[in-house]
Amino acid sequence: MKQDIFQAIADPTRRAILTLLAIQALTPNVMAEKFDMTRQAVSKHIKVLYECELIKPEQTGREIYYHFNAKKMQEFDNWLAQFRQNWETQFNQLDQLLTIIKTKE
Amino acid sequence: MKQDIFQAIADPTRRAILTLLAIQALTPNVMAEKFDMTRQAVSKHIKVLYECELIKPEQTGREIYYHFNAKKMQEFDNWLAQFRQNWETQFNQLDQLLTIIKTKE
DNA sequence: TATATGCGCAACTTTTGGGTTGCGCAAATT
DNA sequence: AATTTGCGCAACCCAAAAGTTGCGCATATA
Repeated sequence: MKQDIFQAIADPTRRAILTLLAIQALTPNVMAEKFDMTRQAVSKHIKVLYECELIKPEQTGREIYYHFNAKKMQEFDNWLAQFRQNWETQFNQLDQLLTIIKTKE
Repeated sequence: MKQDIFQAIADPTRRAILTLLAIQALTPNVMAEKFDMTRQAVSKHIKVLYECELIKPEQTGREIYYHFNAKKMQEFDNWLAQFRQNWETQFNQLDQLLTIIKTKE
């Protein structure tokens, strides 16, 4: 089943995993230690993150180190782009308001 | 129940609502027409979006126009900031790789 | 070779969440 | 005043998802 990144980052545990992996690659067992959770539960989160390509595995022996995939995270950034116009507009309006107030002084 | 913005945008319908409202304020009935959905279903989505302050109501008579709150949307941008470092690093590494390849020519 | 360890997968339970219908209330219309 | 319209809230149904336990398999270690 193909996952989508919006649903992937909706879960707080998965966001925490991403934050950890952004610093360094970790194995499922280590992640499970960090959160108070069974390895299998973490494994499910990993599956979601992997299927939408937010992380990628690197097998070394019987251990699997999962790496953060920054490139994929940019998709989220792209989605946000459609709203940047809006908040910049709001700021411009605020600037205008401040200018008006200043002019009145 | 206080909602969180990550869960709010996890739903595709809510993302579509936000995209619409970013262009212009709309009433629940109008939104329900846009999607093939009852007004009550839309109303539930509105509740989620309202509770995490991604939209704000403007009552005029018996109609309620919901506005997009760009300011709140910036919280995503702030969250993303922790990963920007990562993808810039990846780009730098790509640059280095390209430089190495170029040098070999 | 026997045993430990690290992992993913499957089955199951419980919680969450998106959809519906059916209200009641307030504002507009007649 | 009676009716229509726009809305939110509550109860309910069903699907999805997050957690658990219990496997089986592959890789280390004794």
